[in-house]
Amino acid sequence: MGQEDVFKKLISHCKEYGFVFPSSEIYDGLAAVYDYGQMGVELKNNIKKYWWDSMVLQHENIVGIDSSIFMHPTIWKASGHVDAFNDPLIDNKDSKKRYRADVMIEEQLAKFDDKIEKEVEKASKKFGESFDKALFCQTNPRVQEHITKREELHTRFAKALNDNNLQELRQIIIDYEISCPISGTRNWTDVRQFNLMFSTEMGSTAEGAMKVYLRPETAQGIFVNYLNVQKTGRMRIPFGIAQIGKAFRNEIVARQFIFRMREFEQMEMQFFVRPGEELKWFEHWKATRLKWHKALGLGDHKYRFHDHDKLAHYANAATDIEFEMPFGFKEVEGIHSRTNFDLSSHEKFSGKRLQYFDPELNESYTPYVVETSIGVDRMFLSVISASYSEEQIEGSDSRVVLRLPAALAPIKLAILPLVKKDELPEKAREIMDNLKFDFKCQYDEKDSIGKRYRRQDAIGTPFCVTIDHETLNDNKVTLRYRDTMQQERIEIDKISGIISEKVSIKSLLKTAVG
RNA sequence: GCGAAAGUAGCUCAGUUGGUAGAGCAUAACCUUGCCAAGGUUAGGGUCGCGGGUUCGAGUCCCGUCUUUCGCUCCA
Repeated sequence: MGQEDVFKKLISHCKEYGFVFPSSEIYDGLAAVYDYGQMGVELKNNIKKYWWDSMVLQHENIVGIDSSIFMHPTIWKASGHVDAFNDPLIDNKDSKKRYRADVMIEEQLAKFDDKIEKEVEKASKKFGESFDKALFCQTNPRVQEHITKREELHTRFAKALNDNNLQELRQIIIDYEISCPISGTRNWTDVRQFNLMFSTEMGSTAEGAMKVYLRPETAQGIFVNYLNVQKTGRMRIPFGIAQIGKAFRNEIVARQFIFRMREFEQMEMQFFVRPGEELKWFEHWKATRLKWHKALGLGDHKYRFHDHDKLAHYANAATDIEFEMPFGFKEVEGIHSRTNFDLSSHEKFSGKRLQYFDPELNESYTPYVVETSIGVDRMFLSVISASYSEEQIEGSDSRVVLRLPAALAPIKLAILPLVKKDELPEKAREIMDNLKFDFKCQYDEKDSIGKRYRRQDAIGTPFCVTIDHETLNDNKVTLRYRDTMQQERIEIDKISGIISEKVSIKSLLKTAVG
């Protein structure tokens, strides 16, 4: 079976068993937006709890916040999103390839540099040691011509960018006869701008309305609150602030089920450190985060780091934790050493001092930040895709089972009377009423016992207990394990203790955090 | 946004040269069995993605449109 088929089956399974539904389905859906169903929300909440507890519960120096989705619009200027989330794009009509218009022009500029460099090399060989590069460039007519042309282009390009003049960008590409590397033609579309931030208006009257953005990341809510938290929480560097929340990006192409959605949820932790110590902490969090992932037991070989060669404007080190999805290794979490870019930028734009006085060093500084940022939905997809399996059982029988880590499973325990008579349902209900304070249980009396086991397998319930006629005499039930399908006889009084231990996030955390 | 494929019941699909929509599984009720699905009887559920056109008549032919999947592209 191909990867594509597995992925399709997984999507069907998610729909069929109430994990993920396409949004607004009765209206034909809404592109790249999905809703979590009755099972999905439980799994998602459990993932969030596992993350939150690993950060906030396990670290004395990490606290949480919950900041708003709406923020002051200047925040997005300070963060760089207003500028950098606006790419001018142009398509070649023949090859159907899309390029960034500004990047193509920059390459054209570089070509002039290459020409100049060639002239210099040639002359250098000719004149040997007596060669004076500066003098040569000033006097050689060919070099002078290249320099002038380069300058012309640069001026024009800078002006077009500054004026946000898309037509002029296109004209430059045409005038300089820039062609598509694939098709070799110069058959270009218009240059179009894609704004990746959603915006809306705040204020109910049209004239008084202010344009505000839906946050494209949760991190800025942490940065603008960092001093509030530090002061009111008496935090001392190094310390972290964690947050879980929705973010929104108007992706040009949103694809691959819940992997890239327009509305998604992030779990971010910003760790504030002394300048100069950021790379040490970067390494620390890299290791810590990978351990957190591996503790789920989905398979160590499914993870790898992808270090960034090309760094974003704010970062001095960056890596992704990638997971092997049904469609290949894909980024699930990003770990970035963001330097003091964000805080300094907010100092500039807000005019407020965001420094920390370090009592040990007896000096003030703007802290450096190491970020861990994970997509909840991507985590969800990685967990459910790694857990999904179709198995052959002895004979021609097969089952679909979600081997979810017990701590993440939506339903922890199914309570099943062997038959729907002889007081067994009553006994089962009695057991259920006691256990439902401890963890999520599901009662089922419909169909044969085997069928009910399969139903629980399909939603990833790790344990079932079955009440039979003997139960009424000996107060024991059959405990059935999802993964091995093995059974054992246990006392009713012990169910709570045994299952609680097996499904608790605590045991996961002990592996993940130590 | 471009290209390709697809859209019929909750899921997977069938539906002949155009003639008033089917199956399996699932769901619900009852009977039967009783520790690993697929026993019997019955029931509910679809204006065939949406809109228009051709036709006496469209799930089927034509046009448009929306959505999904894959590839390209993009990805702080």
